[in-house]
Amino acid sequence: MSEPYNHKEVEPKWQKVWDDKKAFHVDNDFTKPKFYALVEFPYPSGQGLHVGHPRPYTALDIVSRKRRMQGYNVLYPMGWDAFGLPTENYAIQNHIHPKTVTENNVARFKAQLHSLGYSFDWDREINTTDPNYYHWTQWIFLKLFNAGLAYKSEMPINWCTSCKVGLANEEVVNGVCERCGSEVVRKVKSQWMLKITEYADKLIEGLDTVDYIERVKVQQRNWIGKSNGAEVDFSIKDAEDKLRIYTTRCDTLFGVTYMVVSPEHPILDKYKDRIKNWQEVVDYREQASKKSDFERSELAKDKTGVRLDGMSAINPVNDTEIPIFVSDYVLMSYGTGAIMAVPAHDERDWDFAKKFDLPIIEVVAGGKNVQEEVYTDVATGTLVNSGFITGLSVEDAQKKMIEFLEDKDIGCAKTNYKLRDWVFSRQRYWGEPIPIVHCDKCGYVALNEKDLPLKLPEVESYMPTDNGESPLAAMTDWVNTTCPCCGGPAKRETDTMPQWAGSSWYFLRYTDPDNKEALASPEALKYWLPVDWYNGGMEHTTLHLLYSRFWHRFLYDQGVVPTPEPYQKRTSHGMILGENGEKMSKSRGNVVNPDDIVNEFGADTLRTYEMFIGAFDLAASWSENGVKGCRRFLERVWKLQDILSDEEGISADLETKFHQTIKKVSSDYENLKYNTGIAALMTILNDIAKKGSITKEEFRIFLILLNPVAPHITEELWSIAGFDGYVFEQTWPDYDEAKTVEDTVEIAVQINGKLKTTITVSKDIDKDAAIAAGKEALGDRLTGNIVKEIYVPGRIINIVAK
RNA sequence: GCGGAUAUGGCGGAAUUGGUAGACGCGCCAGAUUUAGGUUCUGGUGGGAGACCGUGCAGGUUCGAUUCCUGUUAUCCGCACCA
Repeated sequence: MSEPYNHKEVEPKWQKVWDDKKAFHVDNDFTKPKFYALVEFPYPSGQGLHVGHPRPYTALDIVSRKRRMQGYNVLYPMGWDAFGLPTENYAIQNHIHPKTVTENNVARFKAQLHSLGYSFDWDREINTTDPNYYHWTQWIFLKLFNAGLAYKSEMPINWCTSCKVGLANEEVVNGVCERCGSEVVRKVKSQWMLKITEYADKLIEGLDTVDYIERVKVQQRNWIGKSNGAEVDFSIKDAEDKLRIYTTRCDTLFGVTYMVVSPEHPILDKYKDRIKNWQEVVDYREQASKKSDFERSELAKDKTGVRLDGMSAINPVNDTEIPIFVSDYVLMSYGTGAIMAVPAHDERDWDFAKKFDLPIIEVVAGGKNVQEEVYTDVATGTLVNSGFITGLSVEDAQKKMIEFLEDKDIGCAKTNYKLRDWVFSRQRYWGEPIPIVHCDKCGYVALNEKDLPLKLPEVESYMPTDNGESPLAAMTDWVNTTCPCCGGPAKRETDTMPQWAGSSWYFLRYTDPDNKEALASPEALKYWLPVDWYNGGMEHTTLHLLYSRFWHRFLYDQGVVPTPEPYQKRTSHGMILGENGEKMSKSRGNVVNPDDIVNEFGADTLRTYEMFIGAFDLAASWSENGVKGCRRFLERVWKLQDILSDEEGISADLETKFHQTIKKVSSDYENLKYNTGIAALMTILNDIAKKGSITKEEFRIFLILLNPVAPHITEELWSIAGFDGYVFEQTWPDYDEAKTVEDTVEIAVQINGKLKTTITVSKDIDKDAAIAAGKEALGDRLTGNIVKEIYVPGRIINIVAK
């Protein structure tokens, strides 16, 4: 009889063997077929690894281990996205340097990942806070700057009152800071910006060339928010200026009954002498600016606004005079900050018109009475009351209207995006310094490449400041420098980069992590790119994933990388929830610590459980009983050593089963169906146990198939069985399609589509014989006239009788 | 409000060119082993006495629907006055 299965001995033993033998070290051997598997590198927080981390890591570890056994040169790397606020905040509170905090956290994370037996190539470990790494983050920034894609702009930013830092639009959720939940206010500051908007079209088009799960593509497209429409100039009565608007419905121009400008629109101040109710406008503006973005959208239903007394506009298509309003339902940040209002065919305009008792003119027929209900369907409507476009479809009317506008020089076709430029400055210490100096003579000047990396200086205090300056601003020795251009006195930029900077290109560095001359050699990039399979959280779809695609596409345009898209395939894992079905959190008291599971049940059990828990892309609740079930499965595997026979080959009665299992497991591991792959292994284990013995070949195949999921126990059993070498260096088994089919099949016999009985027949039986056998099995249950007989080979016989 | 997804036993979940619903695991029941509990092993386990009924709900197409179509409800995620 075997010794009891003791994971505490087995697991460290094999982890050491893999380390000593450098089992998962990967060379840039350009002669072999490559496979680049990537998981999002973690932020090494003070809490240590969460049970959510192993889900994606194990999934791609399975694929990587399998692909290695299939002869691929597999790159499966790991590193640390280590700049960021929590580390800095912890450092401030505990008076420890953020660098030390990072080192401690990384050490803990690394030990935890190591204890899970992942096949990462630790020789390629990277850390975004290492100057040898951020050297190239800064280098990419210089490239962006030199290409005119990084610029400084005075603009209102999202200022987190608690973190004391500016946030990108993507980091503000419901008007509060995504990270700490504190209120976000607007603050005008000079910020570094990246022109991601210039890449909006390329980022949309690129989606057609990659294999991402659909919801990721949809979310990215929506976030970029491309819309095609037109800009139209409306004259202001008795004035030189035109009021330019953006619309996607230029076909409805004849239905315009008023206009609206945003409270921040410059036309207001310019014409304040003409606006008789100026004080009312000022009050409204005051009120609107006090509302946070959150309140503004909360109150979306209830429209407010002020009519500009003394100003009006002229509709260019029919010369009608129309009033102008100011209202906060129009945003300065989209389009031109002014709109033409067509209450009959726009919901917001309709609400507003009802509230202010404005005329509603139907110009697209097809709806109900527009006085009572807005009509917005563009697919079926026909233009009415619309002069030269009356009778046309919406689509044709738009085309004709744009021709008309361009011809008369009062408007033109125009594409707009919801995507905004990326606010790239952070007023923090723990980030990459921006390699720019400001010189009074030369303006903003890039550092020379040879002066990179620009290292973070040691500072006394990294406390954020209330005035919005970075802590670096207090370091006068560091700030005062000379201009690389004219040699005169200059000041360094004191803002640092956001956390997204280092993670926007890290997958490039893994291909050649120690390169001193470039971010990676062209040969390494050519060989390894694109990443074949990238898995990460849905929460990064509009942040990290979009940003890194932007940087990559830019580097492609610069000739630095060989592919336009960085990731060929993108998948996403579901969250692991607490036992009660809620998100794990300290306050809910439902947190599971992976260390405890590894300690009590073992890494192989944790890995198996997290893969067996359910569909990979859906959220799943933790279940202690489920963990125990997986442990029980591995113990049953452990006992296979007791029934191992001396026979070679696969026994006749299990041959079909083995071919089926190899087929199923091989495809399930590649298709995110780890749960059913493991279920197939459980099934064949049950068959073997029932039979009471296992041949050597059967044992080998079983261990290889299970190895990617449970690498430690399978190596141990391989060794106990006295097989040559190690599991990780074996060849993945093949199956014979012909042998996956049983000689006999059980087929269902139905009357009128309802199951009555089943019969077992040869797989090669012909239709007539099958139906005859079916009728016989039915016996006198078959009554009435037979109308139709249906036979689906190997599946079903259906007798239709009346 | 818009966009996306999900809905199957007591529980997690299987099953799609439409073809035996409930694989696999958990839990539960019975038996064996054990002084006993636990472990382990064996058998059973959607409901119903049964004809039959069962995949959120109501219809439809079909010989046959968890799967396709129409409508509807609930939950989750993302976006949210984007003109």
